[in-house]
Amino acid sequence: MTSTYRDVKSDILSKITKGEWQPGSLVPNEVELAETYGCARATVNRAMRELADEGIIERRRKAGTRVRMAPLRQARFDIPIVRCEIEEKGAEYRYSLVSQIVEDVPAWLRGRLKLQSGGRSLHLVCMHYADGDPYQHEDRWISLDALPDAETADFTTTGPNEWLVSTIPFSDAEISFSAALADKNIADHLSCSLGDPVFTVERSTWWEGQALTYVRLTYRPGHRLTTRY
Amino acid sequence: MTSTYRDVKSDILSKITKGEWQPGSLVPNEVELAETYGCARATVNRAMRELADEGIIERRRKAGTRVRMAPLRQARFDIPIVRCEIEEKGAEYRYSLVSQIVEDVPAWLRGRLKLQSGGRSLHLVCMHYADGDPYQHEDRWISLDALPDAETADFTTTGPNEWLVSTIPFSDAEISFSAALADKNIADHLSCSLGDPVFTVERSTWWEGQALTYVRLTYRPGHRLTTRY
DNA sequence: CAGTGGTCTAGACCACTGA
DNA sequence: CAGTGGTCTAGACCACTGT
Repeated sequence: MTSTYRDVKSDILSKITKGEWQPGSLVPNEVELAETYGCARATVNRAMRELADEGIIERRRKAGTRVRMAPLRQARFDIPIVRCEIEEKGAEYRYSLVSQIVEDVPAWLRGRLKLQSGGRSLHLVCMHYADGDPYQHEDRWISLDALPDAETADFTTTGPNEWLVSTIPFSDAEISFSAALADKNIADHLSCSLGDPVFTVERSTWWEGQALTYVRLTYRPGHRLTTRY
Repeated sequence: MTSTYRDVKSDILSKITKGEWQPGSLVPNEVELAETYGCARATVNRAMRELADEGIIERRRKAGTRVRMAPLRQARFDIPIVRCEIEEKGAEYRYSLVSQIVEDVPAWLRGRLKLQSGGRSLHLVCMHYADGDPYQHEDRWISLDALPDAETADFTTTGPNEWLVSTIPFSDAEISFSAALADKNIADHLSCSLGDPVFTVERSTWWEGQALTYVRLTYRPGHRLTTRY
């Protein structure tokens, strides 16, 4: 008789997936559902709130709750640290620093980071290997205005990602996925052919409105990013 | 004095981002926090639960709550319906059916859909245009064993995606992103060059354990999938 | 075993917003 | 204005798990 919020949630979900409650239709209000399931309104509320968060239903005060017309599909991806990503596959991780120079923030990057004026930046190129095979190429800029300590940090044995995570654990980021062609430089590093299609991830990071870092990660050909929802 | 769960959540979050509570450190328990903020334990609980869902903190009974060592970064992407995606950019959407044939499920697809035996399937190829320009190429298989109605449905004016969404609004799916090269066929349809890098999305869909459909979406060169977190 | 989070309750008041 | 969801409370019991 007494239902948990999980019971309520899964029962409602099944009513929807089985077509009993059609998209667009009005769902009973919380008080009615609480009576139906023999539980408190707060319990129903939690079930419904989670369904709303997941994009299954739409709720509006006074108007009530409806099953979404076009079910909003959303997928969640974990953004792993390369080392963990490789080690979880049971492979041995190896890191190498390719180059490290200080240079002014190039114009294209100012746009990406929404910077008005340029500034000094640390430009790093690194490689990440799985069982000795090239896995990911990392092309990173770190703003020295925002993170002056980066200039004296040691990136020869540990990647900038891990340094950044420990220095600035939480921040805002914009991430974007796209496909690109391997140029000569990338092909050499990833041991692939010129013109191979490569999956690239770009990430710009800010903290309290200040641009911290931009990175372009290029995976070896054939890489896939997969999730379920 | 009285705090809402949002107040509590953002205050705790700022304590973490500002470094006051270091990664790995133990956070006061719910009763203490409730006294600190002058609110009920349930209010603190909701704030903390949301932070845990977002991967900021880790909670375990008896052991207490800790700031995550390696902040779990996760990104959410909305999986749009092509038509909406294009219309939201302010462009005019146009759809066209390229081909439609019934054929046995090929072997490679059986693997993708975790099917033991083959079966009949409807194989559709479609194009989606934005302001008259090729935007996305859709290569879709629909299981006729699971969805016999698909055989008689009309896909000349409306894409299979919209038909599927209205027929089977909720389902389980696996989605994966990768980079590929445009072959002759794709290049012709997308008006791009042979060998251009293209962003591809593959999605397999099941309902109650039964394979429904597989689709491979190929975007015109230069497409990016972006989100913030 | 004891401490911590997980959940439920019954009731209350409030904030929106459709009619 | 009135109906609906949004949130808070004080208290309770339970479930897990480290010691």
